[in-house]
Amino acid sequence: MPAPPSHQYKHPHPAVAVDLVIFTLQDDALQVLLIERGLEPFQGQWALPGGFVRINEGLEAAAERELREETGLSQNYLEQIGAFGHPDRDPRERVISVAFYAIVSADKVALQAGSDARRVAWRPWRDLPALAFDHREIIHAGRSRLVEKMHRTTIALEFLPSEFTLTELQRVFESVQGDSVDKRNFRKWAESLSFIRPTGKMRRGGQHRPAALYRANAKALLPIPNAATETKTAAVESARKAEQASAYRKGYEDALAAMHRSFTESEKALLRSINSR
Amino acid sequence: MPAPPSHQYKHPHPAVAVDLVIFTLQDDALQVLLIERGLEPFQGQWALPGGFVRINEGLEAAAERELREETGLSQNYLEQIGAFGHPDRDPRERVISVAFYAIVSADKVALQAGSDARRVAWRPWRDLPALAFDHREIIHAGRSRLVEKMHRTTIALEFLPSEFTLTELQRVFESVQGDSVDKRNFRKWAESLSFIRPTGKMRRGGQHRPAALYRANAKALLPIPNAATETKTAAVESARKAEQASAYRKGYEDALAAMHRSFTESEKALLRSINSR
DNA sequence: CCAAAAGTGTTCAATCTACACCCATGG
DNA sequence: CCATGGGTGTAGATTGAACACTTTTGG
Repeated sequence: MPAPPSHQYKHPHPAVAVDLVIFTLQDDALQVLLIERGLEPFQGQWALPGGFVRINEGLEAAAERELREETGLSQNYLEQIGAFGHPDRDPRERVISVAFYAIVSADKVALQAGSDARRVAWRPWRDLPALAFDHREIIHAGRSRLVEKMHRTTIALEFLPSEFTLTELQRVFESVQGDSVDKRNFRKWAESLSFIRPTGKMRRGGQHRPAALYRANAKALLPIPNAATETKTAAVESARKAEQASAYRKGYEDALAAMHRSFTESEKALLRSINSR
Repeated sequence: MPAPPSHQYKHPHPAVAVDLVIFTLQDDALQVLLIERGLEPFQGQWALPGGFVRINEGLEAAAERELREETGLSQNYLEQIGAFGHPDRDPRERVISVAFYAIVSADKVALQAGSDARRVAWRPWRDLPALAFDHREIIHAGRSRLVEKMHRTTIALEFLPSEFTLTELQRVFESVQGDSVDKRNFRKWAESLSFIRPTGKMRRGGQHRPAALYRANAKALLPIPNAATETKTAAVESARKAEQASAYRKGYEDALAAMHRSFTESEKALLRSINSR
């Protein structure tokens, strides 16, 4: 039985969309950006922002486009959660959604309803309204990824401006994992990190002792990322710039995390002393 | 500017495929099932088994179908790696591939070329031939997931028959992570696991001391999985049975792993003493 | 008796956890 | 001067890594 010669695949194609779980930190709580749908199906219900993938657009590119349309931001942390494809998750037609999560800083975003949304709002992930489609499931999957990743990498810094205090960083951890951590232990751990350093500056404010400002210093670790490009030997040379930058960044973070894990305390101390020269 | 009323999304749809990274253990090495393509594009090159998703078929269902077609097996461990969607990863047309990895026992599979494959073969993941599409990248992503998951969950057991010796289990770890581990430390660790227990039976063979046989005992930990279903409160009630079973199983394993992590040594000892009654 | 794999304990270093008080500032 | 958040050290438990020899079997 000869195989059909159809390179032009003739079965009906499903639609492919991207959905975005956009996380931010507000009021010391992890919040998710939701839109109130202006159109059927699920009109009037809350949902994740998202949209269909254009026929010549990469998945990450589509996610970045949606993020930009929704928040006006680009150059943010963006990572794929996975594909969600139950046959009837969308009542219109078969839609397979590739979900991403992003991290943005709430104060940089001016929320504004778009053409397909009545309202846009941040909602704490612990207190979500009824959601359209399988979006609750997607948000939960996204948060699991986020929590896990936060312990292995530096993405916690994505929630903060470039200069931050240790207390602010601690708040990020507490808010994301929904649990409090010991201040002294946290600071000890933070000091052991090779990729954040005090700037020498202070943040004054409130009626209390001023706090030292820190800054991420990727520079000192730059030689490492090459190791992470090993996975990139693959075909697909024509990937979009943005996708490459994003992939590079992730590889970098992973390599950094791996490196960090594999260092002993004494090596870290050595590294720190080198960095601070 | 009113939004277009098009519920019938009119842009061209991409094709959606599933690709499978089927892992097995053979000759003490982690191997991947590859097929030699009988059709263009990439005719004559090695590639992952896979195929297009049918219009009313869930993603996991499609992956299971492909696994069954390729190996004759069902009821295997199957987990999504993610979506791969560079616009030109397939020269024919836009194809978005959702990749899964599966774990099978090599001796249960009778390799047999199908209609679209000239040959089928196991290939060690460290020594892959040139691969079609972005399949090398997919395999690497799959292995990373596998290695990480093996440390957090019980999937190592998926490579083994229901009764196994500790040395066999150790071989799984060594083969998958491509690195040797200390026998005594490994056995200490294995003993601390609450989900495997000696059966009292022995495996005799070879001219050496017989080895104690172990078996996974999920039973003792059954109350836990309910906690993991919390994520399932979502919509999408009509999911296929197989997908549900699979999701349940993953939730179970994750919960088990989380539980295991959070136990102290003394609690584990207590648990073991209870289990062995 | 020999080859081959099964089985077993201890020590040391690193890491994690718990825990309570003094410090600098603004009002 | 006082309220507020910033900042610090230590001891005990747990974990992870390194390391060598005895036991049981089949041939």
